[in-house]
Amino acid sequence: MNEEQVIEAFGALSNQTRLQVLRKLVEAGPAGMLAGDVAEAVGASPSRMSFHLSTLQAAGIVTSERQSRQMIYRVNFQAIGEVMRFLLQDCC
Amino acid sequence: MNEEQVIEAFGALSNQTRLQVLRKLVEAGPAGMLAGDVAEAVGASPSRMSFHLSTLQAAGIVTSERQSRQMIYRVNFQAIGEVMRFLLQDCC
DNA sequence: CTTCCATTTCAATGATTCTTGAAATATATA
DNA sequence: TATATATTTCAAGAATCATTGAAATGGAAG
Repeated sequence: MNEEQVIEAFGALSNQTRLQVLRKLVEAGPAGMLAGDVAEAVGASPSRMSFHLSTLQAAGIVTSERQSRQMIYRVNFQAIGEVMRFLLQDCC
Repeated sequence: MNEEQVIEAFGALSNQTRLQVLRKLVEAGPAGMLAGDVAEAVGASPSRMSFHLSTLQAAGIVTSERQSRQMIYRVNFQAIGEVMRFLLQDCC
C-alpha cells in the first residue's frame, strides 16, 4: 500500500456515513451485506449508498460481489490492517 | 476520542502535504520543529503551511507552542494511538 | 517607537466532495 | 417479450477544502 492509496483510504474513512457503513459491514462479518440492506440500515438512499460504497471500494476498504441482481459488500480487513501498519511504521 | 474527532483526524491525514509534515515531525521527535523549518522541508509557502498545520492541530494530531516569535510543532503520538485504537476496536 | 522577522489571517479563486432525483443498466421472472 | 427489482450512473447544485498573495498580528531588537 503506497502513500497515494493510504491517502485515499484515510479520505474514505473521514466521513460519517461511510464509517456507519463500515461498522455494519464489520458486524456482518464474512457473509457481507447486500447494498440495499446497508442502505436501509444506515438510512441512505440507493444512489447515495452506491456513491459511498464505491468510494470505500475504490479505496480498497470493501470488496463487492454480484449475487444475481444484488450486490454483496464485505469489509476488506487486510486493507484496514495495512492502513494501521502505515500509521505505525511509515509514520509513528 | 469520539466519532466526530476520529473523522476529523482521518480527514487531516488524507492529504499529501499533511502526511509529509507528519513524517517530518515524527523524525524531529519530542523536540518538534519550527513552523518555518517544516515549511522549508516540505517546500510549502508560509501561509500554506500554516493552513495545514492548523488543520492537523484542530484534529489533535499535532500540538503547538510559541517560542518567542516562532512556533514549535510536535506530533501528538497519543492522538495517533487513539485513531489506531478506533480502527481496532470500534471498527475491526 | 520604528523596524524586522515569523507566523497567521483573510479574501478570492479553483478543485474536490456530497447530495438529490432522474435515467440507465443488469438480472430475474411472468 | 414485457415487467419488476436492485443497483449504478449521470447531471446539477451545494458544501467543503486547498492554494495564492496580500495584509495583519505577535514578539524581538535597534
